[in-house]
Parts: sequence; structure tokens; C-alpha cells
Amino acid sequence: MEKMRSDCPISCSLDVFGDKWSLLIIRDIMLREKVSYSEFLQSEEKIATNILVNRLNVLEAEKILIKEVSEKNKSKFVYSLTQKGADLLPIIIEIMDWGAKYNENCPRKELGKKIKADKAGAIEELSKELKKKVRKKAI
Amino acid sequence: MEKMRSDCPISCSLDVFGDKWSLLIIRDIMLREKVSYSEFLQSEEKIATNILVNRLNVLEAEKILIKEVSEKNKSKFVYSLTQKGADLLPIIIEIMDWGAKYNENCPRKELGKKIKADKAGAIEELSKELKKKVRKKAI
DNA sequence: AATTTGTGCTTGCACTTTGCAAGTACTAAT
DNA sequence: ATTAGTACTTGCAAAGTGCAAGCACAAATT
Repeated sequence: MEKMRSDCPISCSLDVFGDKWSLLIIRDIMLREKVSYSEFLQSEEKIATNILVNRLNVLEAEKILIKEVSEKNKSKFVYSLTQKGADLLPIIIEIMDWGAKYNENCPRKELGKKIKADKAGAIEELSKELKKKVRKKAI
Repeated sequence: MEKMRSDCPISCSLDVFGDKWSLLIIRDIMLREKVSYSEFLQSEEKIATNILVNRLNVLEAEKILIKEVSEKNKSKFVYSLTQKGADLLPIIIEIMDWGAKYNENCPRKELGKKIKADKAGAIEELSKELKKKVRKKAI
């Protein structure tokens, strides 16, 4: 756990995921079906390997992610969201909506359009899907 | 403008405010009626002066804040939100709600309780108040 | 007029984090 | 045995951060 700057819930949250990379990893798991180290590495933003390892460890320590051995390939790890991690969905959606609204270089794609048309509906639908996949502890 | 890592709206947003300090400054203006350099410095998280100057300049360059000479004291500057800045409110609220839900050390205060009871209502109410204060350009 | 106070901002330096390239250890497949 | 895949580590340069100390200017005080 990182050191706490104050007892403000915004400040406490930013102590955990207030950086340029953590929420992109969450996005990959949440919205892009990515589950493994090598898949995160392939994302277009090109995270460095040492940063990725560090962020995965922090997010696991914070109980936002759970790391398990893959059933298909025992030399591989699979990351999934806890309920605490899945509850970051509204934050991710709001950030996506704001980014799409104010950045010409970020065209809305399928999910972006859905959010623009019916934000609450999109969140509810995605939230239900995430709930099915939530991990409470290792299998 | 910082360099863009990808055309993902989440990534683009994090390029702008994905750090430990920017959203705390936004919070201070948005929810705590703070408007000046010296008031931001006094916040409990104790931002360093060089970081504060840098973040204010970035947020101003991104047209999230507007910097104006104070009418009361002409040697003082006053920062206020643009509509783009005010539209960060839902992100701030969601981060606050998540932080309060999952952090024992962050007790919900007045606004936190209001959000827990009626998030949409709280956002709408605050949004209306912010709209009155939004600056489009210097006075 | 000289001094003090308030405000915004800069500088220097130590420290930490990040980005990049390369390499290690282990497993699985061929 | 060799090759490929996966997760992770290391070394090092560059960038960002935290802290203390200052500067420049305006307003208020004496």
C-alpha cells in the first residue's frame, strides 16, 4: 500500500491508480478481453515491461486484480478483476466519455457511441457482464 | 499539449490529467471554492510549488482552467473552470465514490453521503452550480 | 520614502520514477 | 536437443518529483 496523502477519497483513489498506466491495464481487462502480461504488452500505448510488472503487482496488492495460473498453459498467468476492480467501471466510462467529447483525435467507436446515446444503460449492461467474471480468490 | 500515446479516449484523457495532482487541483476549484495559487498550496496533500505551477500551466493550456487577474487584488490571479473543466465533475464524483467505498481511512462526509444516497441527483445539482461559474474567456 | 507582507513563480539539488534495451529463468512445444 | 513463448529482472539514461531557498512585483504599513 502506498503512503496516504490525506483522508480525502479522491486523493486516496489517486494514490492507487493516479498514474498514466494503471487505468489502461484495467481498461484492457475490462473492455478488451485481455488477461495476460503478453497481451497487455501488445497494447498500442506500448507500456514498458518493468512498469507493467510493477503496476500489476500494485493492482494485485490493492486487491483490484487477481493473478492465477492459466488452466490451459501452466507457465502462463491470467489476471482478472475483483469486485473492487469491476467497480472502477463507472470511472473508466466517464473518462472515456470526456476524452471522446473533447479530443478530436479520439473518434468514438462502438462503445463510445453507445455511451453517448445511453450512458447509464451502457454502464449497467457492462456491469452485469463484469459481475459474471469477477474473481473472489484463486481457483 | 503532451504527446499522444494512442487514439483511445481513455489514454488521451490520462495524457492530460493522469497523475497524482491534476485532479486534486480540479477538486479544490470544483468542490472547495479554492481559486488561487496560495489556496491550492494550503491543501492537506501539500503539493510542491513547482509542481503546482506546472500543473496550473498544463491545465490552462488544455483549456480546462482559465487564469484571470483578481478584481479585488490586481497582484493576484484567480483560476476558474471552463465548461471542459466543469465536465470533469462526473469523473471526480465517481472517483470519490469508489475511494470512499473501498478505503476505510476515507470516511464519507457531507458530499460523500449525498452521492451514496443519490449519485445522479448529486451530479446534476453540482453540475448546475458549476455552470453558473463557468468562464469562456478572460473577463 | 522605506519596510513589510502577500502573491506567483524560479532555481538548485537530491531522489524517484520512467523508458528503453538487453538478458535471465522457466515451461511447452517441436 | 532446440526453439519459441511467458514472466520477469537488470542496467542505465532521461524525465519527473519533493524540498528548501530564493526572486520579482504589487499592495499595505510605517
